[in-house]
Amino acid sequence: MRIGELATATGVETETIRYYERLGLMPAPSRQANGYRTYGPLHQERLAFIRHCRDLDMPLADIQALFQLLSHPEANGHAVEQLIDTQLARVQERLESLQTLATRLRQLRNSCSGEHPHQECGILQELRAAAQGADCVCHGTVPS
Amino acid sequence: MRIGELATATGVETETIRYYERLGLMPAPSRQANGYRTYGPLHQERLAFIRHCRDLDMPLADIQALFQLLSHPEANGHAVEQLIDTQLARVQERLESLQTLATRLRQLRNSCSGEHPHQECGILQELRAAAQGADCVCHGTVPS
DNA sequence: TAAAAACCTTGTAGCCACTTCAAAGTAAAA
DNA sequence: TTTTACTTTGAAGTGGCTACAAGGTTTTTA
Repeated sequence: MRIGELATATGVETETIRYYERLGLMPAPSRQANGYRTYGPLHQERLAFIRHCRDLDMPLADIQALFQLLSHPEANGHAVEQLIDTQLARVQERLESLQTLATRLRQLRNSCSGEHPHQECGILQELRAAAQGADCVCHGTVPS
Repeated sequence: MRIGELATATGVETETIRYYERLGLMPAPSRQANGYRTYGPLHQERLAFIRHCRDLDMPLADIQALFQLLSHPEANGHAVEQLIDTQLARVQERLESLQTLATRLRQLRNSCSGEHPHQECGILQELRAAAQGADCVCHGTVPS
């Protein structure tokens, strides 16, 4: 299996595969006489594992850590749980801030409708007002 | 007003302010005899405006575009509305994928509880199974 | 069979929005 | 006076890729 085949098999671009190899996330594969990389099913599994973690938005460093844990089977699973918990916390934090953001943007959007010279554009008025420290439809008073 | 004062006044780090200046987002300020940057209230307002946009997760390029629009008051506001709409679409897309992600992570977390050597760790079993192409608690069958 | 397309190799630079560092000069506080 | 805090510039680092350049190899097509 050459790198391009692995790429189409997993949906990961060849550059990304080589990038993972450079980082040490993927083991260096054996080479053909012409220097081409050769991969087997184990490589494919490993790459799928990495991608699965990335789908969960796990940083590559955390995936590295996961591989470390995998290579020390005697340790108990708390470290793995913690990794997931940290990840979940990150996602939830981001989720909340994005929800606030979406609300703000919708309010902002509503303050500007129809055609008009943009001196009168509600959006710009809001942004200007907010820049001067005033409360605005999309931010409001920040509770200290 | 020196750069540090502007920084504390706006909550933007000095490096970031200089970075914005390099990008042309902030106009080059006047200088004291010793070369120190000097800012006035207009700079502060502009910086607050930029930060307000960044709070809305707007890319710096879009903020640049917004300034362009501001400097052509004869144009109508549709461009501004479109900018906001694009931004809102981005945020909502990200929001949906993060919500799916949070669910997946919670399910994954639940599949691993209590102390155990991590060969038996549900999380790792899931990830390994998923890497082999199986459905898993956190992803399930992908509908084509 | 020859030419063209598609693949592979390496290394390097670019993306975004910063952040950090280095090395030096200036100003304010103890 | 010494120390601390501030300022200057420029360069490099962050993460997770992505793109490109300049070559070599293999496969397909005419």
